[in-house]
Amino acid sequence: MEGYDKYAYEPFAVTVDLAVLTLREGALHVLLVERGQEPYAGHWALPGGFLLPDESAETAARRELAEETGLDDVSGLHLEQLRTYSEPDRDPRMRVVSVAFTALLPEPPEPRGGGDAAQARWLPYDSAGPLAFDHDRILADAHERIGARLENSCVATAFCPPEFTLGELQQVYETVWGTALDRPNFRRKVLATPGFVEPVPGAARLTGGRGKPAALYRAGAATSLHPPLLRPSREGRPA
Amino acid sequence: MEGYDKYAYEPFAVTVDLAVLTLREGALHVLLVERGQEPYAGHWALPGGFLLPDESAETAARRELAEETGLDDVSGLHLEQLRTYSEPDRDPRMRVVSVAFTALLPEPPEPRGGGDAAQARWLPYDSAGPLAFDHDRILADAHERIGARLENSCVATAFCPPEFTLGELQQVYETVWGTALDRPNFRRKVLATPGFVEPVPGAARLTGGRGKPAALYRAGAATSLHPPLLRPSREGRPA
DNA sequence: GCCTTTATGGTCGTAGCGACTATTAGTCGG
DNA sequence: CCGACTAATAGTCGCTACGACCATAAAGGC
Repeated sequence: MEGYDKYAYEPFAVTVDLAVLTLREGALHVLLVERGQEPYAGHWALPGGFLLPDESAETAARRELAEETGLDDVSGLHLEQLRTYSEPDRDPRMRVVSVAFTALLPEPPEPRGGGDAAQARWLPYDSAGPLAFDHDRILADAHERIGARLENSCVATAFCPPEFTLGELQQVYETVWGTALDRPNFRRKVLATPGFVEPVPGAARLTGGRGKPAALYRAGAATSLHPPLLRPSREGRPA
Repeated sequence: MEGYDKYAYEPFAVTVDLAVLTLREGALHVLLVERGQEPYAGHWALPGGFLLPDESAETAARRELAEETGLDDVSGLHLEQLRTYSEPDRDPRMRVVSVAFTALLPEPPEPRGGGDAAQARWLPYDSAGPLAFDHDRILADAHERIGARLENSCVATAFCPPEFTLGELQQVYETVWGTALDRPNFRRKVLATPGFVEPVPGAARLTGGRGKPAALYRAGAATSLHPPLLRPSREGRPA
């Protein structure tokens, strides 16, 4: 913040990039847009756009999220700043500094190709890529961040509809982490955490039901998960 | 990254801000510079500066760190991106987007007032502030981040000299967290974590010694701490 | 010598979790 | 209606890790 007078400084273009994740049919999906122009014409990229003059990055990210998903109300959606990418050569045309965000959606709507994107689609996380620019790395960072967040926070409910079963909640963990969890143990842990979920009295999910109907829960007031729900140890996870 | 043609975009000034933390005499200290000009003339602020045209934010942060601390070799120092602050009114003069970093230093040198800062000093964390701009918030976020990092990673050694005692390492935790820890339990936990620290054979710290001399350790190769070393529970920590 | 200080070595009880078994309540296919 | 299958729920057992202690060792101060 110092040095206005002694240092020359160059203005930069500032954008936001969004890693919008959701679960579709038990698989992690990411919202991507197809680029219509060079560079990377025809490639898929993360949605995003420039900051407007009076916007913060968070505001811009929420605006872009609304534009790309076509949702009326994005105010309740989980949006979290990931990190900022500023390598000088990350955009071949010009110097662009991009603030990346992760967003979590339940029950994803079909994206309207609104905004400026030629086309917007949900693609399975595993078959997404290679993406334009450094978006492969941003997406990987987002995945890692969400995986870590599931351990310490209650954001898993952000992937679920307003009322959900513990089986659905467990599927969130299993899908993001890519590991299977023991159902009774998961249940015990979640119910033992005050404020993680609260039961919906007298409601049970019967739809599509093979097997015993599951009780319904709503997201609780808690945001942090203490003690954490650690994923099965892979030796030496990144710090 | 889309919309070069359809949207007008405004260039922004991009800076880095550094929350440089260290331990001096058992208290957490932060490196601050005194502003010589308006706005906030005479106030303390976090060191920082503008990105040069061909620099990434990480490169700029390391350069600023070297300038402000006067250290020859900042290559081994722990530097981590915190988050980006982009509120439109955070700088009254102009639109500035700032990428904040945290840096951890062992055995802090006396800062030379080098670079552009009128004066640079170590100030105790608790008596730092109010700072210029939104630096109070950045500093608080940095503190919270470091506190969380101590739980899951081995960065605590970044506060220590190359060779240190377990007592010194414990002091890092106690100072950053503001809580007392049981010494035998801390010792058991650290030594039970492979790669956290490794003993220096046949060396003991005698200097300044009241009491039994302590064995010396070096930082190990591990970066993550599994299972985590949780701080004494305060109910409802932020996610 | 004795007391203080700090490091180090240990015990004991318990909360939490992984692995596993059992029961319940539904659908499906005859 | 009956049995096979499926998924949810309930409970058990054992181990690990940790919190709260107590004990001993090795230094300095007096």
